[in-house]
Order: sequence, then C-alpha cells, then structure tokens
Amino acid sequence: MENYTEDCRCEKCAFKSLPVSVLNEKELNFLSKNSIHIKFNAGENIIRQGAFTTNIAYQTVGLSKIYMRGPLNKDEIIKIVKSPSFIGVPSVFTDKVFQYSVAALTKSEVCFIDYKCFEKLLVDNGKFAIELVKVLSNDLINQFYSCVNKTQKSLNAYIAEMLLYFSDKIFNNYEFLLPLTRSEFAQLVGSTRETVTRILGDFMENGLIKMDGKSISVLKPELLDKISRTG
Amino acid sequence: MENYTEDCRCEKCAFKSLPVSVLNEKELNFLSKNSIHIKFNAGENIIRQGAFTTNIAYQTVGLSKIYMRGPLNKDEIIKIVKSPSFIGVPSVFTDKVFQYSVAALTKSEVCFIDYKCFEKLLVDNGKFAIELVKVLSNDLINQFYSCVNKTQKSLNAYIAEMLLYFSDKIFNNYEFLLPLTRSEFAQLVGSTRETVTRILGDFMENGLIKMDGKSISVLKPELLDKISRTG
DNA sequence: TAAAAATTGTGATAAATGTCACATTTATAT
DNA sequence: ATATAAATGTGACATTTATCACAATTTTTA
Repeated sequence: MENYTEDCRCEKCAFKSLPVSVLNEKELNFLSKNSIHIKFNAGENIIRQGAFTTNIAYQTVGLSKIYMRGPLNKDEIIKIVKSPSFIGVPSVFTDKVFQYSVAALTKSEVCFIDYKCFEKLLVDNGKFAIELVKVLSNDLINQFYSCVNKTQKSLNAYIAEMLLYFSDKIFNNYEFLLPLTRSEFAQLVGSTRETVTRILGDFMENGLIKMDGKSISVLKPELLDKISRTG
Repeated sequence: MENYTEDCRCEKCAFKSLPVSVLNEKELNFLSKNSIHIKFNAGENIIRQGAFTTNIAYQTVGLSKIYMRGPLNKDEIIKIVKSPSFIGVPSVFTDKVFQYSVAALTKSEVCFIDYKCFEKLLVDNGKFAIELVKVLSNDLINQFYSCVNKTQKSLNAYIAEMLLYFSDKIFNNYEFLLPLTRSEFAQLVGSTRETVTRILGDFMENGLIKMDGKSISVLKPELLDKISRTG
C-alpha cells in the first residue's frame, strides 16, 4: 500500500463515476483537494470491518472482494467488484464503523474521499445526489437478485452462474484466471472448499470447462447457462 | 384497494419518513399535491414485479412483504417491511419496471409519489437527498447482513432468528400472530413448507415456543437466541 | 534451494434438507 | 351451512452438501 506520487487529479481522471461526471470544474477541484489516491497489491486490505468510517472509497483500478464476517466467524464474500466502482458508500452513510471488509484481488488503486467533502457535494449538487441514489438503488436491486439466486439455486447451478459471471461480466473472455482460491470461491457461493472442488471437477469431466489450477476456460457457455438456469 | 377519502396531507402526516421530515412547508405542499394515498387489504398486491415504475411508494400503515420471483418461478420473500417505510425506491431509480413485488400482509396504507416530484425534491433539497441516501445505505447494509446470515446459518438457526425478528422488531411482543402462511415462512427462510413445519414443531416440543396455528409465543427467548447464534 | 506454510484433491461418512404422497384441518365462497 | 379450496401435518425416502481425515501439490519464506 503506497501513496500515489504521479500527477493525479479528479478533473482529468479517466475513471470518473457517473455521479462525479456531473460535477463542474470547481466541484472537481474541491473533490480533488479532499481525496487521496492509494495503491494496493493483491491480497491487501482496503477496508477493514469495524474500522471507523471517515472516507468514501472509490476504486479506480483493479478487482476487489467485498466480504463480511458472518455468524460464527466465517467470512462470506458478498460480491466481486470490478473497478471503477464505489466500494465504501453504504457503511459511511449508516454507521460510525464499516460493516464489511474490502480486499484487493489484483493490483488496485483506490480514492479515499473525505466524508464531509462528499456530503457537501451531495447537498450542493442535486444531480450528483440523484446519480448517487441511482448507484445505491442499483446495488440494492442486484443484491436482492443475487441473494434470491444463491438461496434458490443448487450449488451446481450457482457455481455455473458464477463462472459465467466471471467470463461475461468481469473478464469479457471465456478464458480467465480465477482471482480466488478454492476457499474464497466457496465463500462466494456459500459452500465449502471440498464441494467447490468436486463440482468444478464435475464440470471439467463433462467438458463444460477446461481447468488448470486457477486458469479456467469456459468451453460450453450455453450448457453452463442451462445448468445455471435449471440445475 | 381504495382511495383515501378522508383529509390526508403530507404537511400533517403522522408517519413522515426521515427524508420527508426535512422538507419545508412549501415542499410538503408540493409533495402532497403529487401523491395519492391508497388503502390495501391483507393479501392485496401493492407493487407488481414487471409493472412500470412511475411512482415512489411509501407505506404509512401496516405490514408488507417484498418478494421476488426467482429462477424457476419460485417466489422468495426478501424482507418483511414494517411501516412507516419506503417500499418502492430502488426499482424506480434503476429501471423502467419494478424488479420485485410488494404485497400487504395486514391492512395497509401506501402513498404513491410521482417520480418527477420526488426527483425535483431530491435536486432542490440536498438534505432530503442525504436522508434518502442514508435510507438506501441502511437497506443495503441490512441486505448484506441478512444474506450472509441466511447463507451461513442452519435452518434451525435462521428460523430462530426470524422468530426473534418478529417478536423483537416487528411486534415488540413475545406473543404475536405470524402474518405468514407456512409456505410464505418457507419462502422467507429459503426452505420448504414441510421443513418449516418440522422445525417449528421441534421448537414447540422443546418448550422454546408455544404455537397454535399462526399464534406464536416465544417462551425462551435466550435459548432461541443461542440457537440463532450457534446453529 | 530447502523447509515451512498454504492450497488443493479425494474418499468415506454423516447430517441436513428436499421430495413425494396422503391425511387432516382450516378458511372461503356460494 | 355446505361445498370447495387452501393450508397444514406427517411419514418414508432420496438427494445434496458438509465434515473429517489425510495425501498431494503449489506457493512462500528463510
């Protein structure tokens, strides 16, 4: 974890969020002055559950996981975040401390924006506020959707869905390097390492995917999709 | 479902939401002019998944369930809403159609607020916007939390948690009338009618609760809580 | 590079939960 | 009030998934 030494200003940021894209030059300048840009290596903690919430976090580069310590001290991955994306809004507006953790899965860069600054932008610029409301609404709907899916689908089906999620939504490629260990993958789908191993092995035996450690190729996306929907 | 004929104006509404409580007299008047207040009987549909979203819905009276049609056409109850509470914000800011349904569990009253009006209040009044952001943030965190719980806990534990949720959060009473059928309760905990029947029967046999159809008394809340936490 | 640690695979087994079929009770509508 | 429909309870059984124990492999560290 290191500070960003190169020239980095919100005004010319290539990874503006939708809310930030409605800000004018002056507001962007204000935002820039109240933000710090920090780099993280894979595996490093970006946000720690229980830490005080004084900053909004916005990830500009890299992949991260949002996870929560569940009942009886087991971590559960709530979602895989592909930047650019806000990763620390809900907790900041809810509590004095973060309700979840975020860790980098790949080399990542994150802007930490002072809460007071963010709040001022919200109050002063209604369009900014609306865009943020849209971001949160969208997150909430997705959360509904993923929770229903996780609950109703068999593990086979949900793991198939997740593989397609990685290939379609995260990497836009049928070949990718799974950025999770088998244990983490289990935390994502709500199961155990062993069961995940077995189901992936099953998929491979049946020629749905090719697999070598963390390198995965989806060979039959239509079939995987069918399993995801019916299985 | 019927229109509200009695005198009903936002200015003197006894069920103001936090966001609405920051509005001034003029804004409240504007809100009032752009809202309709409607009554529902238990069982009636308030919001239908797939319907066009032109209104924000705010429930002032009664209990409702938010649910979603999952993969393979099985409904899943996402949460039980105790009024006063917004029940239709996220979909409105996300999509052209509602992504979930809401149905009244008891006699209910709901204000439908024109989307354009709501948007104008958001743009014009930053404090209103902040309060709405807080509402959504809070919903999102709760959703994280409940999804992790549902995934990690055994059914025993999650059903115990839900019983305590009804007694502690919804009714503030150890005796209450469960506002759900056994099938609906199953949809809430992500299981089946039969299994719910059996686990509730178990709780009764072990003297944790008393039960007669839908009437339930929590007899040993500490023990239920222990089951809820350890499984 | 060797040693230690972390990750992964695999079989045997147990536990939890779903499924199906049917009886019984309760609620609803005519 | 009776007929009909909806909701509930229950047993037998099948299936899914977790758990445990241990070996094999890969990664990290000294």
